Amino acid sequence: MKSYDHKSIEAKWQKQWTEQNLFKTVENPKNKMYILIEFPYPSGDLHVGHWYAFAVTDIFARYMHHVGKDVLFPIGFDAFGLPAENAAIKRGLNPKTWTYSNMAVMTNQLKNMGTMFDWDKKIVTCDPSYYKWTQWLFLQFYKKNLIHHEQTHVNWCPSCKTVLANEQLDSGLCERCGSTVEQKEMMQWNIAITQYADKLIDDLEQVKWPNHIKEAQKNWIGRSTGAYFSFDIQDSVEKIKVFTTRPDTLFGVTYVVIAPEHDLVQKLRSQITNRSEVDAYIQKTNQKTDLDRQASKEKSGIQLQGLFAIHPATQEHIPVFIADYALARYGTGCVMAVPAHDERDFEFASKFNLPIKHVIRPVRVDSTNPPQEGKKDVYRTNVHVFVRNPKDNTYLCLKWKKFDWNTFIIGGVEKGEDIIEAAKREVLEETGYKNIKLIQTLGEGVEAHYFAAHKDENRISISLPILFELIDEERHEVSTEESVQVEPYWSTLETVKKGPFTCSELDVWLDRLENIPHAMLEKGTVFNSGDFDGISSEEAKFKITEKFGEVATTYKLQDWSVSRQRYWGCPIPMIHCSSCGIVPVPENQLPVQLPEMEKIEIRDDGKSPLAHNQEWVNIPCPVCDAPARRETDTLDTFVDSSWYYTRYVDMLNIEAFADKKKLDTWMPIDFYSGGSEHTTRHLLYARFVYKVMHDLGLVPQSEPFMKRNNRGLILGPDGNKMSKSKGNVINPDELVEKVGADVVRSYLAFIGPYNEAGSYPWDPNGVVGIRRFFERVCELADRISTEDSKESLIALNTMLSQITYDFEQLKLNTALSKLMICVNILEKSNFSKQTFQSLLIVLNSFAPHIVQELWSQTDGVGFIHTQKFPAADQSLLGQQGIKIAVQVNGKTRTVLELSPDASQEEVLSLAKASSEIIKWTEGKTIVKEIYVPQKLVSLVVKE
RNA sequence: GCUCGGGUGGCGGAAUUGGUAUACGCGCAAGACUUAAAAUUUUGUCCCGUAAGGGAUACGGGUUCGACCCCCGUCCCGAGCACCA
Repeated sequence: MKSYDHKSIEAKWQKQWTEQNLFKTVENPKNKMYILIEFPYPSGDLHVGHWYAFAVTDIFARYMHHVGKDVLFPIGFDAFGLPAENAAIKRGLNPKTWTYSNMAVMTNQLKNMGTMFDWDKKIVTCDPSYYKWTQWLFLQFYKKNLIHHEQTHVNWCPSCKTVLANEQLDSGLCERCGSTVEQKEMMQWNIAITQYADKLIDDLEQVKWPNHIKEAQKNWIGRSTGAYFSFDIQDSVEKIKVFTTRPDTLFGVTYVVIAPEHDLVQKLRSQITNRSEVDAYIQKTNQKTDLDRQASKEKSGIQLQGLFAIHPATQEHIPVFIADYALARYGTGCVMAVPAHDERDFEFASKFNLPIKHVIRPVRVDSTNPPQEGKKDVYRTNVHVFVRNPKDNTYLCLKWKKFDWNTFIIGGVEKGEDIIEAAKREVLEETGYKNIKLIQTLGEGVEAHYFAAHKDENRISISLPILFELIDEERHEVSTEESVQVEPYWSTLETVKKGPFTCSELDVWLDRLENIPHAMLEKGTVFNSGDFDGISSEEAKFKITEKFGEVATTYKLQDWSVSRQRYWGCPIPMIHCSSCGIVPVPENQLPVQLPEMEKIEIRDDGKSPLAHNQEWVNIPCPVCDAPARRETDTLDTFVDSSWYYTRYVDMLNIEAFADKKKLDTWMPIDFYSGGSEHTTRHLLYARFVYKVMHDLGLVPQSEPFMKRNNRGLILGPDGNKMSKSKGNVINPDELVEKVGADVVRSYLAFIGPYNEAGSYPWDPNGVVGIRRFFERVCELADRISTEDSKESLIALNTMLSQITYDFEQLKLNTALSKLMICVNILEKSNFSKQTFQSLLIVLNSFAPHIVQELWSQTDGVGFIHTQKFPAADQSLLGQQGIKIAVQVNGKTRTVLELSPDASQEEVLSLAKASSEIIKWTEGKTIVKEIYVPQKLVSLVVKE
């Protein structure tokens, strides 16, 4: 081949593929594989990200085709949405005109990539033949009582002038325009995705997805289990119902918090004596956006004077507060506050001087000396005494001569003895220091569990920490009995930390000595809790809930708000009649067509432009024939894209969204590739919608996507995200012009593993490297001979035997590197046409144009696309010699080349006889010989 | 803070899952071709050492004949969630 003229080659073959309809989907597949790539938004221009998405997935699809799968690899456009509407308004165009002209441009660009999309299956969500079924599905959901029209607290973007779903916020800002989002009450259409929250979590087990995607969805849904408790209110019929994940801390509740916007506050209004202050606080919080609330985590709130809640277990009367750290939308909107064991409650209680009641004690098990099963438990109370020397900030420690232990001053509390007295006594007895001053007790006790060998019993000791300060060095003489056993010394906490130190509670003590007081969040043993004292947190959770509350589960996920107050979206097929109320559009009147409008104007009234199109809005009620109005909000575009993959299998159907048989044939999707930005929205919505469709008997499974992959991000050459302002944007059209689509496709596959969502900087030199590779492949075509050398055959077959693994794992970077290794060897050897053409078939997935050209030039018949993936000749590989590494004491000293059928004895004796090995074993004894078949020999020698 | 990933040359990354660490590509260096440059090509390229050899997969320990891989601790980076009771 004279020169690699990518331009003419690519144009020539793309034309022939289209003319011959080469990529037509098999209608009755025997071995189906549905490969899906998220369909693009018709923004008008393909960037490198699109190439990474479509071209690299295409490499995978082409591979699957070559290995004999009947591949469905469709494409379409997610064509409704705000950007089109905004762009059209700006240019004085109709969104439809703008969208369709963009689609024409992008279709061309997509074809220039050399993708094997079946364009006959194209779908476009803004086409009435598509959105008829979006509307039909909406009605099915409505019938199933999963859609509600209700007053809703919404996120309102003042710049886009529409409502946003929680999923469309980016840390409190509009993800699209970055405006601060306002909170509003509006009538909205909501879809009850929360009813499927459990299934959306639990069914993740059925799918082969990367763990991080599953975890992200679980985090987003945010399931937590715990309990509801009801607090009666003194002199009221109302109750305060709280949700908690820590029912074991119920006895630690010292006050109750209600969210300021909670209905209950208004119901209790008449009883509140400080109404004006309370109103002022509520007003202040209403003005705060979510962002403000997040920005300042400083606790605020106000007590509802005149009200007391009654603790369900102790009957104590406790104060009630409103505070904005309680969120109305989560749980019950009310919190039982346990300052001792919750950080936020601790902060709030500290600020408002509220009591802090500890009910959970930390537990430490002595790992070197753990309790033994079957031995009796003996309870002890100990003091742990910390004596600080203020001069050098050291602490008094003991060295135990007999046991080689280091401890603080520890001792038992004798009957009738005050713990302070006990502490002073122990210090005097063990160290002789007379004059120490009590600073404070250091919080509640810690439980230590260990085995006391000398008594053959398990000890459960409650250690009480007390801090003293040394007044002067005056010492009493220590009794010989004590001084034989222990020796006192002074040590800094730093030294203690480094150890060795014999104290299983040490981490707790250090925390209390060094840090400011905070809530104790650990689980442990319950105390101060009436009948429940002494049991574990886990047990108490269950028992306290059983006695005083009820088991409960809550979710962070909220219902999906789908109303959008904009024009360019799927009309919601609902009618408002003043006598019949809400009436669904009869199914035989679908689709509700979006009217052509000359002028699209976004007003400040919070309504869709459709609301001002009187001709369209006003219609007779389908039930009573009285004048009625159409719903004028349109659907969130995520509704359009939540079911599109089912339409591909039967996109021409006018009787149904898809034929049941075709769904049975093609669903579920075997592989779905897309962007990580869709993890908690599109991907969650689509799973939800498919589940409902399954429950409606419309689709064969309850999970649509068996395998999912989030592709990574291509960064600019400087390692930053590509952006016009940084001037680091790579224009794919220019690249294709310069090096060809085949090279761009292959380079993107080579840049890093496609099965991980990493981010890879674009390396302009790297592209050149791939170009060089294909030029070398072209040169090989001129060097074909009649015979294969042994090296060539081995190179080809090694590659063939290994590369299927890489393709299947989407490790296209290593797949391509294996092809490079093969080419490097063929360049230095003789090879036949058959060998070369086998190589071409494998390469075809990456670079379909140049490979087709080389196929034709070497007398290949027809399209290489129809060729089967060549099988590796295993017998040839089996004949190769094997390399066995020989290690002595774990270090490789030589490598033996042997025949593959050498026995273990032969290998071992050859290894031991090798001169390289004798060097290391001479004069020593071989104490162990390890043989790993086909791989290595490991000898262990001793002097 | 919680959850999940990750840390290997100058760079992107390999190591098929406990068995020869650094494949492949880029970059770099030297040579060839050229009047010259580019392109192409050959050779080299983890560190120390003339060599024998030794040391390296963020850091510190451990298990093992053998650890990038498993366990414990520390540090750093990325992603998701976050006043979620």
